[in-house]
Amino acid sequence: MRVTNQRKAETRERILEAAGALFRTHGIDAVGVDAIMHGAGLTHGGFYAHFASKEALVAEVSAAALALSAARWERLSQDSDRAAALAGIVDSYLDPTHIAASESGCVLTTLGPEMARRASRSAITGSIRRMADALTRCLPGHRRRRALAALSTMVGAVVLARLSDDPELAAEFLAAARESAGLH
Amino acid sequence: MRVTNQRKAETRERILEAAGALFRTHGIDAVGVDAIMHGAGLTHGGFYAHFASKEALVAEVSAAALALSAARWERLSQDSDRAAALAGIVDSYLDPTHIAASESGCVLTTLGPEMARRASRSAITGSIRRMADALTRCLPGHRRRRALAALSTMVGAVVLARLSDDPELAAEFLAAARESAGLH
DNA sequence: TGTACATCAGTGAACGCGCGTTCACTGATGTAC
DNA sequence: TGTACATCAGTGAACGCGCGTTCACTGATGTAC
Repeated sequence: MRVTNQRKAETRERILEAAGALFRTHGIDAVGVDAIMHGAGLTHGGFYAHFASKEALVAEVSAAALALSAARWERLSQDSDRAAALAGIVDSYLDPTHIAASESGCVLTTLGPEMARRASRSAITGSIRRMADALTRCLPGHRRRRALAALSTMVGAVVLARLSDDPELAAEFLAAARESAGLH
Repeated sequence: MRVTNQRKAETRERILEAAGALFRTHGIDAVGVDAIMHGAGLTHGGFYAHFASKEALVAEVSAAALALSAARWERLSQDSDRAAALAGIVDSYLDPTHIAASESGCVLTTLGPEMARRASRSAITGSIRRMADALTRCLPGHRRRRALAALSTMVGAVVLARLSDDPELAAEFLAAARESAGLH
């Protein structure tokens, strides 16, 4: 079953994606190597041809997922219309679709506290900075303080909306955050 | 070793407290019944005299911990000086001490996403409502929308501060949230 | 172009280990007389 | 008040199970000639 480097890289990518979705849905400790490899269409033994350990995968998958979010925010923040750029970031983040789709949701909201407990937060901090910078660019006057507050509000609102048993309360959190982060 | 009802209730309380601290520090799935009982000064076998299962304990401990936070916020919100009441809630929540002391930190920030994945969110939703109501009472004009936004900001800022490798960035998140939640 | 060999991604059985839970047992204390 | 018995919180060995990791093996494909 010898395979080109490119194909190996593709497999590796599939493992990262499967792990990302499963971790976000069930939590890191609740997902085994077996389930991840099955999600990538493989058997568990092959895992160690790609990663040194489950913990190494955890570090890579959370860093990669957050870097993707950061890149998306940077792209959106480039819009010459600042209000539109801000709305693009804020509205998609606070969309009910984002709340429901935990498997592809922002890892700050799905795995934030879990990642805070583990080592290797440096890559994560870097992506948080990039997201904060992107938001700052979208705000009138480029006020960094406001951007940090807005990022906090968005993350908190998504966490609280997912915790709310009552869909109406969940919607209220999202609307309140949209107002608070988008306005001013 | 027969013991009075009161003593049994005290032991039960000790188990709940030990579990609360351990869950917040290491995550729910990373802490075993063995470790919890050891934390309460007992051996693991006795656990099932108090709880039907680990999952039953998880539901109870998260509900109890959050109810305690809600009660505290309600007490603070009773202050006749509204600005002082608001500062009392916001400043203690966003204090660096709270960030560092995960073991006794607000469960919204330490276990939020983990609790969102599990059943029995109804007790949690109730406590979130109580916290939102307490905050609303402290805001000029009792603006509920602002209170929901402020709660979101506080939760998000604590999560982001704990994720930040750089203490300066962490402090910036807390300061930005303090400004955003306290002002207006 | 065709043949022989080397490579190594992926398979699946096996490992030691710690988990959640069960259970026979204990002994300090409550209750009955 | 003193004695005999019942209760049951807590102990610690044992259980089946799934975890992360290892390893001998496979076979499709790359490379050398």
